[in-house]
Amino acid sequence: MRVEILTKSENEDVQKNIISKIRDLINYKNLEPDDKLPSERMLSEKFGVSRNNVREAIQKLEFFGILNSRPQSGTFIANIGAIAMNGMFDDILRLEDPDFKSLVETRILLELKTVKLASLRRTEEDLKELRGALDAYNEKVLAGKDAVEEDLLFHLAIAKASKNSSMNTFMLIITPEIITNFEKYHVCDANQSFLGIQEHEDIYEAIKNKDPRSAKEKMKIHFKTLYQYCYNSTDKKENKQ
Amino acid sequence: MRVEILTKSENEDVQKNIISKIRDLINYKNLEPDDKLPSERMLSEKFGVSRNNVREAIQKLEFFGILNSRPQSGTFIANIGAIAMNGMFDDILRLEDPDFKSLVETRILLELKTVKLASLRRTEEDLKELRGALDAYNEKVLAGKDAVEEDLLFHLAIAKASKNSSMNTFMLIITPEIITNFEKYHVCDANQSFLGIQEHEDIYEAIKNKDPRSAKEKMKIHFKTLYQYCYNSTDKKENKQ
DNA sequence: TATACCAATCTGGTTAACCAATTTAAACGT
DNA sequence: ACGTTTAAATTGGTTAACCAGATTGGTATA
Repeated sequence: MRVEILTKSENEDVQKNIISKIRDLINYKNLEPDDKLPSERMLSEKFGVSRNNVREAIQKLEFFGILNSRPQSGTFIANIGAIAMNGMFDDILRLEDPDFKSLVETRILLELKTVKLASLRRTEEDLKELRGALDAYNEKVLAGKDAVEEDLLFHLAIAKASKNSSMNTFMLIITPEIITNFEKYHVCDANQSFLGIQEHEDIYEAIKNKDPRSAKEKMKIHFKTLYQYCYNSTDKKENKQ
Repeated sequence: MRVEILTKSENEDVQKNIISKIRDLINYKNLEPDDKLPSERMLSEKFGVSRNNVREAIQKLEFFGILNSRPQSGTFIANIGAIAMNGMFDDILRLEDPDFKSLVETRILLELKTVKLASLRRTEEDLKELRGALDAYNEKVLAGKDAVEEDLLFHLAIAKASKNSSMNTFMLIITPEIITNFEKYHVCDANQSFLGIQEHEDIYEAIKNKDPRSAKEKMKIHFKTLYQYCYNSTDKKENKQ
């Protein structure tokens, strides 16, 4: 069979194509929740693509909760109605990779919440880990070295202490992407590192004291630079809260 | 070769095992950012697992931004330092499926933000879509039918109008999971549907009028039931904001 | 007629063979 | 001895064959 090497974006197009075809098939055949989808082989033949492509598309839809496949049995439509399903399909197909501003905006939102939750739910064990991350950060900064990574780990430790695995996951998803852009827009700039030590200590103290109000406030101060970058020109109103 | 059918959780264990082995390998060999990982074949042989397993593990690490593979070339360590990388590895390995409370908590957080952003950034086109979703919801409710799906689509339309693709994605991820548990904990219960119409209209009006403060307030009212479920016993303090 | 059983078929999952682009190093010419 | 060319080996990606559990339809038995 003729084989072509596809670029990443071409491959994504193929996958989106398959996803929309699956949606059309479901609608055309009036398949309802818990109904079985045609087998992967049938679909690959019907759509004229490889079975692997079909599998990847199904896995993506499974990730978003629209389908779920059972071994040796089949792929089934999740227990959400046709209308919601079509809406989800449209959204998934339209979804684009997030821009940096979206990531930062989301990170700030998440962190202002996780720090509050952490201050309410942290265990003694969490406190120890936070202290450890903080010490590592301070040591690096005082030695004059770059401490971007240690900074990151402190923030992730907060997310962990929030006891909300959903937010924790989302933090993990957006964090690396932010790091790679970090040279451009620092949260804890090398120039600000000494300032960062105190800010981090303030956050730690608030979590230790189980003071959510202070925790959020200190985090807000810590994010000041980023915050301003994010809400500089267009959306001025939302600065006050 | 001997073949065993693994359950989903067993398969996850295998994958986590591989991921931790990859981490150990990177540390043992002192691989640095942009260094090349051993080939998939080597890894599968070294770890005593199939190449597919290795591929899936790599794909997961790619999803979290730790690795990235280039066709016909190799898999490379992303441009984050060793310390951050190890922290990420630990977090990924420790990550567990979110409980329902986490999901709801996250949804509320996201929606209180997206509705504010939507009120600031919505276009006329967004407004039309919101109106359409709202009409569909109202029609269903007035006909005495269940309108859970239409409700959902209205909320997703708000996320779309927020122009933050990152939050939009996260909403899509957590929404289906919430729906499947919907029978237990309704946001827009059938009993409350008539009330829901007015609440939705209020939210729509706030978005239309570009009033973020009101938008968030109306959404908060709309989430009242869920809100109370989420912050009932343990974390009382954070109700006031 | 209803039920228990069995074999043929179908299913997603898994493995192994294959592909072409890339990288590497050896061979060649200057 | 150095720069260029070329061929062999390596790579992630892709395809096809295979596996065992699940399903299904028919048959035989109570």
